[in-house]
Amino acid sequence: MASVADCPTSRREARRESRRDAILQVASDSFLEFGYAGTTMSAIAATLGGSKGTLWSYYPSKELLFNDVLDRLTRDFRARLTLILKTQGDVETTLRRFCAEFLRKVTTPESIALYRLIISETSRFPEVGRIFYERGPRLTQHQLAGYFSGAIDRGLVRKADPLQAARQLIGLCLSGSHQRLLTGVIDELEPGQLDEDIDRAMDIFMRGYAPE
Amino acid sequence: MASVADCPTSRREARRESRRDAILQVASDSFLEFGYAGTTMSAIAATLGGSKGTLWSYYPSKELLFNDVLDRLTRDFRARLTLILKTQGDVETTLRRFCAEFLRKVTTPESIALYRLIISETSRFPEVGRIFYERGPRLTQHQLAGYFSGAIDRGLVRKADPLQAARQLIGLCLSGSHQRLLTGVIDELEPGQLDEDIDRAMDIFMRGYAPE
DNA sequence: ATCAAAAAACCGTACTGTATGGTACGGTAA
DNA sequence: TTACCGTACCATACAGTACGGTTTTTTGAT
Repeated sequence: MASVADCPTSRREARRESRRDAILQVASDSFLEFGYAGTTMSAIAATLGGSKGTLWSYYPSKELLFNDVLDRLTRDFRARLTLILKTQGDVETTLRRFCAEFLRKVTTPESIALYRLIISETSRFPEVGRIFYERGPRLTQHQLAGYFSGAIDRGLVRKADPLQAARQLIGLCLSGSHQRLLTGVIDELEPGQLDEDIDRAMDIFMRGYAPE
Repeated sequence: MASVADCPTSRREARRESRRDAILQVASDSFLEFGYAGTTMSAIAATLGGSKGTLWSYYPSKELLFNDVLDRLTRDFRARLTLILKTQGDVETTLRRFCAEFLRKVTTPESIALYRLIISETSRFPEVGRIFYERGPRLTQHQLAGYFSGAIDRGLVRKADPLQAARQLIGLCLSGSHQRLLTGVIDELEPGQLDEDIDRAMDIFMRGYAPE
């Protein structure tokens, strides 16, 4: 039933789906680059090709388009962050690998732009930040906490609240380059910079959670 | 010489100074609440009283007003963050006190709004983020690093890069409530929440930097 | 010290030109 | 028939300008 409902049943519907997808893509790029206020429907239509009227036939308002864009962007973000925690190796190796993958993903220009957009629009669209948090930070915290909980059970790290420990490791990872990217202090990463960030985070984290 | 230049020499100048101050105050409130795009000069003039033309006589453009507002806001922020590191007590007590004061100051609604504004406007006004970083995060990092360096010299904590250690402690402090305020997940702090954040940060930090 | 005149600052209101979300419509394409 | 196109249009918003009249401050004369 569900698969039938999801299946486009005509050329027409397939076309509309494809067009909607293109709209969302162009709109995403614009919102990410210029923010909500700085994005105009005319510019979207111009980039997209076709007429403005068509764009309006897909989205009755700018706000609805923005909602759809954010929904999509945060879902994509979530998909990207759904790390497959590879648990081969000892705790330090596993956590280091996790941190590397996590940091690499949240420091891409797209991720920085998304985070900026979220923070910017939080007051105008109050649900935005919450949805993002559920699909971003909370997700990674819980993934990591799951692994960490197992490590506690096996006596590989000291007993602690796994979720708090996860938050701390993530917080440590974010306290270097990520913050400077977000505030525009640096525009891009130097080679090896993420590795330094991770080394530092891991150093204190492993000391702080060494088995007792 | 400098004090002479700063001293209003006439009723006229004093009046202009006072008027400029009022403009900056009203504009600050508006930019913080509505962002750059959401702030209109008409609204500023209406709140301020008097005529729009007068406002234009003080600032020839919205952008110049914004620059002045940001300059002022970041200076005020710096003044607030110029913590007097009270070094009585042991290292843990001192650091805890520092963290408490720091977190209290960066989680006020004004500070959150400022950070949001900075992040929002970084692409449109690229210097904004850098200036903020110099007057905010870097300042506190260096204050803390100075203290930490002394503690290293006295063998009270293990040898490490004091600036990196400072960044980490601050990063740990910011990984809880601050992030959730910034993203709008929570609108205000529960009683005791900051203390929890600090306890957690201090716990891992003191373990991680225990003397070897 | 006082006062009148001049200069500067300010007010309220109207206006300008541009921009933007959104609408309308005749003609064409699928 | 439906979807789309290109173009024109609408109403509103907003940074910024203009202008005649009023208020405040300064200046210069007495």
